[in-house]
Amino acid sequence: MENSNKNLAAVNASTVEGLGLLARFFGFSEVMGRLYGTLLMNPEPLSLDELAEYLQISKGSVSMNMRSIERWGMAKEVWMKGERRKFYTAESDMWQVIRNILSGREMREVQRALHVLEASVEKLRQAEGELSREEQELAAYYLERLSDLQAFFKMADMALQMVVASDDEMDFESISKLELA
Amino acid sequence: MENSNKNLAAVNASTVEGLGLLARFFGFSEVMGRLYGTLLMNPEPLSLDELAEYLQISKGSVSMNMRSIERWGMAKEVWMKGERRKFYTAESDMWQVIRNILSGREMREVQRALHVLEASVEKLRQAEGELSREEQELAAYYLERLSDLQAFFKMADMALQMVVASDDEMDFESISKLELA
DNA sequence: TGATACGTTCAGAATATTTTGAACGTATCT
DNA sequence: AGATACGTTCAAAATATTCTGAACGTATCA
Repeated sequence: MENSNKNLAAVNASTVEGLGLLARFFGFSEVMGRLYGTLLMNPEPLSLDELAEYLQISKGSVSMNMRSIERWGMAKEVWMKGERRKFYTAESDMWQVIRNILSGREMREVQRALHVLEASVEKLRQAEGELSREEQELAAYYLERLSDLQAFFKMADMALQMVVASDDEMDFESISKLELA
Repeated sequence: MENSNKNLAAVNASTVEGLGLLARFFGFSEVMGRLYGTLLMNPEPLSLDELAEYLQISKGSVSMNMRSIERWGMAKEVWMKGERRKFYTAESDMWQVIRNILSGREMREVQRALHVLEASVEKLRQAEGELSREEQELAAYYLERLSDLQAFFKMADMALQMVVASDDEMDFESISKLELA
C-alpha cells in the first residue's frame, strides 16, 4: 500500500477506477469493482480496515461488499500467521472469475427463463381445445414466439455451460476454432 | 390486444413479466423489458398510447423507454397507412437483438478498457527509469496484472466480435464445434 | 477473567434511478 | 387558419439502492 511513485500510484488508481466502472456496467456495485481492483493491484493481501481506509468507505460497506465478492469467487480470505484480522486476496484469473459468476448468476437465470417458457408452451397446448378460431391463431403466434425464445435460451445455455465447463482452456486456439465454424 | 382466453392472457403476462425481470437482470430498465415483451407478444404493432395503457405507465415513460429500445435495435417504428400515430413492432430475432446490444454497448466498454490498460502499461514502461529497486518490483507486479487483464479483454473482444459478425449463423452447428475445441 | 480488536448487522441517511404529469412543439386534420 | 392529436421534454415526486456509523457479538489476547 505504501506506494511512493506518482506513476505507479496513477496506474493503480486508474485500474481500480476502471474496474469500478466495469463492475457497475455489468450490474454489480461499483464499490465491489473498486475493492476487487484494489486487491488485484496489491501484491500483499489486505485487511478489511485497510480496504476501508484506502477506498475511504465505511467498514460496514467493505464488510458487506466483500461478502458479495467472496460469494462470486472474485477474492478469498487469507490467514496470515500471527494476525487476528482477516485478509483478502483477489482471484487474479479473470476466466475463473467469469466462470464463478456465470455458474452462480447467469446460469440460474437462463434456466429459470427456460422453465417459464416450457410451462407457457404446455399451457398453450392444453388450452388448445377450448379456443375459438381467432384465439387459435393467436395461440399459434404465441407458440412461434415462444419457440424462438426457447431456441435462443437453449443456445445461450449451451454457450454458458461451455464457458463454465472449460476449466482453463478458453484460450486463443479454442476461440479461433469457433470463428471458423 | 383484445385477448379473451384466460390461458392466452396468462401466457402473455408471464412472458412480459419474464422479459421484464430478464431486462432488469442484465442492467436494463424493467420497463424496457416489459415493453419489448408486450410488442413481441402482439401480432400487430402497437402505439405509444396503447403501450402506456396496457402496462399502466405514463406516456412519458413509454416515450423515453421506447427511445432506448429503438436505440438498442430491439424494436422499430412501423408506419400504418391512414394513421397519424407511430406504431412499434418488436425485433423478434433474439440473436439480432443481442448483436445490436453487443455492438453498441459491450463492445465500446471493452475497447475502452483495453485503451486504459494500454495507457497504463505505457506509463509504467516510461517510468521505469526513475524507479527505486522496490518500486521496480511493484511495477513488475503491476505489469503482470495488467497483462492478465489485457489478455482477458482481448479474448472477450474477439468473442464479442464473433457474435456481432456472425450474421445469422450462431446456430447449433457452430456452437457444437466450439465445444469440441 | 476482563479488556481489546476485530467483523457483522441494521436502521436511518444519502444517492441514484425511474416515473409521473403537465407544458410544450409539431404535424395533420377540417 | 384554427383545432386536434399526437410525441417529447423536464422538473418534481416516488422508489430503489447503497452507504454509514453506532451497537452488538465473538474470538483472542494479557
